[in-house]
Order: sequence, then structure tokens, then C-alpha cells
Amino acid sequence: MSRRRRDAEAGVPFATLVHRTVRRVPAGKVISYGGVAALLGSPRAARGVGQVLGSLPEGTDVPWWRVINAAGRISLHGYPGMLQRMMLEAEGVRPGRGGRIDWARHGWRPDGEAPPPRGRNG
DNA sequence: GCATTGACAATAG
DNA sequence: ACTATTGCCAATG
Repeated sequence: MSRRRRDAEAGVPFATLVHRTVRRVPAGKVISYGGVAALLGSPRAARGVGQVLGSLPEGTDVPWWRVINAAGRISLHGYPGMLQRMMLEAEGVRPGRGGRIDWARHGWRPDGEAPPPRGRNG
């Protein structure tokens, strides 16, 4: 049996796990798609995380805007991207010099588990 | 069940 | 630093 995820979470839809994990991210903090995937137990499912967040309904309790890519940039383009940028800025999260969000400053991670994502910076 | 799509990530040039 | 390529995974048609 190839259990891509932990047995404790077996049977729970991937999307549900994503929702749970993202909900844990506090205001003023961010996490990468790959970071969320890693917490779920599927470190290679970064893309799957994006897929799930992309289909979230409006008015969801999931703070999708706190999820950015490993490079510290907003993956959304156009209007949605602008909206996400506003949401983050409202929480005190804003890109530094280069338009990148610093993981050391705003990156969130559950009390001592899962190392901080370091795309090409770190 | 296969093919396509996408809010990713790592590597190479 | 930027673009192109490759790998990966989940949702959707």
C-alpha cells in the first residue's frame, strides 16, 4: 500500500487537510505551498495545494492569502494577486526590497516542526 | 480511466 | 536575476 500520507490522516480528503493546515497559519504570517504540503505529509504536493486553494468558495474561513510560493512571491496574477497583496499588507506582511517576502520575518511554522522553506534563499 | 490544467518547486543555461 | 525545462501531485472534463 503506498501511503503518500500518514496513516493517521488516511481517509481524509486531501483538500480537507489543506484547509485545516492553512487555517492554522496566524495573521501576519505566511507559508509556502510546499510548506503546507510538507505539513500534510506530502512534501511533493505543492501543486495540489494550489489546486485546492484555487477552488475555495468566497467567504471561506480558510486564509488562502497567507499562502505564497517558495520564492516569497505571490503566485496569483492580475486582480486576485492584487487582492492577496492587500490582505497581506493589512496584516503587516509586505514584500521587502526586491518584492519578496522574507521568510525569516513572516514565515510561519508550527512550533518547531517542519523546517522553514528555503526556495532559493535561505 | 486517460488527458488536460494549474495559486508549485528545483535545476540548468 | 530571468527564462526554459523537468518532475510532481491533485482536481476536473
